[in-house]
Amino acid sequence: MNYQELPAEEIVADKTSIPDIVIGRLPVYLRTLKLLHGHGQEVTSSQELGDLLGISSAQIRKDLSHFGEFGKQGTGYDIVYLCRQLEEILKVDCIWPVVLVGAGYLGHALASYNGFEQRGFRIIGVFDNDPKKIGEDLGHVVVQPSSEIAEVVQKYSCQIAIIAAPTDFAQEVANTLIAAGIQSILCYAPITLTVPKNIRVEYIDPVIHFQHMTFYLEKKCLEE
Amino acid sequence: MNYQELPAEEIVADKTSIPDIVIGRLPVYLRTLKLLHGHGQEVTSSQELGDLLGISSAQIRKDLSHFGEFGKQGTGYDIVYLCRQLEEILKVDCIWPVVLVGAGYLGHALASYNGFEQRGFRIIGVFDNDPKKIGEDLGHVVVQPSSEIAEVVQKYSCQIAIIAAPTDFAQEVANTLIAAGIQSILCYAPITLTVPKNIRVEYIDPVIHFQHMTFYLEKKCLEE
DNA sequence: ATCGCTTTGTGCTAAAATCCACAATTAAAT
DNA sequence: ATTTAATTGTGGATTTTAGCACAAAGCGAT
Repeated sequence: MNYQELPAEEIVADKTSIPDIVIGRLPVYLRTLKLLHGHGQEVTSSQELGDLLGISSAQIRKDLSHFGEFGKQGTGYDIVYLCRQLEEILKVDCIWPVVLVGAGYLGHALASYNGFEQRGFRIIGVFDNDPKKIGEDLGHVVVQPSSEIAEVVQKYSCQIAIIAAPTDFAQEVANTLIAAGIQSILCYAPITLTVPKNIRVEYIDPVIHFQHMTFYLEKKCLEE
Repeated sequence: MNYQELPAEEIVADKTSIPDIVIGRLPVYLRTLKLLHGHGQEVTSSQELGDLLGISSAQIRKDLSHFGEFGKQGTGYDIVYLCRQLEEILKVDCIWPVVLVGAGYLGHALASYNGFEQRGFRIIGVFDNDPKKIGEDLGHVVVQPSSEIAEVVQKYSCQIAIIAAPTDFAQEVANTLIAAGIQSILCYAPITLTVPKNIRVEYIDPVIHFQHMTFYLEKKCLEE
């Protein structure tokens, strides 16, 4: 096949010209392509992908067209090739170091999850302030006191952090992380953080999803 | 103050006429209002709320205007009153039963989280297929075999489920849940589920967020 | 009372996102 | 060779979302 082999810098003309919402869908495409590849499939189409994801084929084609021409008319997309291209675009053709703050139940779950590595991430440090938790062994890493955050972040040039600390400490933890040089934060605490505008924060809060769902459900509650 | 006291049915003319993206922001407003209330604040403005959330005040006002007039010119919004209204709109002025499938690290973290109840949800059943996990005590609930799902769902008229099972079983679990009568699923497995179109599924996958972040970061990886 | 400041709710405008539909191209079948 | 069916990439229309800007209204100070 006559796929182009351009370096990522030439594929993307201008990062800021591509809608953020498009970038947000690329990881979903990548995840699904890898799943199909795991099933032994070699080629797919925007139609098939769209059906699997519940979105229109046109949207997938338009999204990809921001970065280049990856498909072939009449045939579709070579899955391995498209995966490689998406990994290059998203810069996940390597392993990014991530630090995790908070060694409660959630921190344990995240630290023991072994699905990060194959998708481009590795938790290289876990921090907590509770003396009882410090020194605890979480498989690949040992819980360290929060005072060590800056040192570890700088040693690994780490840019990504997870906050899995209690809500009351989340803002304080964010401040520490940002002071240490962290650029992007995934926050599990149910609070909107106040950060400088060059810092990216994303949130995971299951209750936000539940409360979105209940709007559309017939009310059948346990009690008042 | 002259706040109207209409029942929810009269506030919302037609559920389907309100953009879903608006509904998705209401839980964030509610979460932030409760935080302000916890700090002892009694009144806020769309300006203050927007600054805290990083969105425009006009958007907040427009969002709320779909449901009624909750503020007062010159003053802003009474926090307690607006919270009550949002809770009523989202139907979280009560406790919704939720079932959880998967008693691994993540399942444990979710089952032990004690922040659900005050926001309208309670995990009333945890299920797993691993015989070693069945019978395990997770604080408020005991792990049951997945064969019990339908019975528990029906007993509690439960409409919401969390999937925290391994990726390979997620679709099968979803099928079981839907057959049992579940209407909305929060899926932690990194896979897009195939479900009937009347079933709502939302996803939580931290790697999707990481891969979104890395697009904007300077590439500094650990290894190839 | 009146003034000055604040804030809401909303009509209208602007921007962004989605989708339609089709020429161009490929591959397989006849 | 020719036909048939499939699929891409994209111009442009449509729909959706966000934002501006202002009249109306509330509050406190004088």
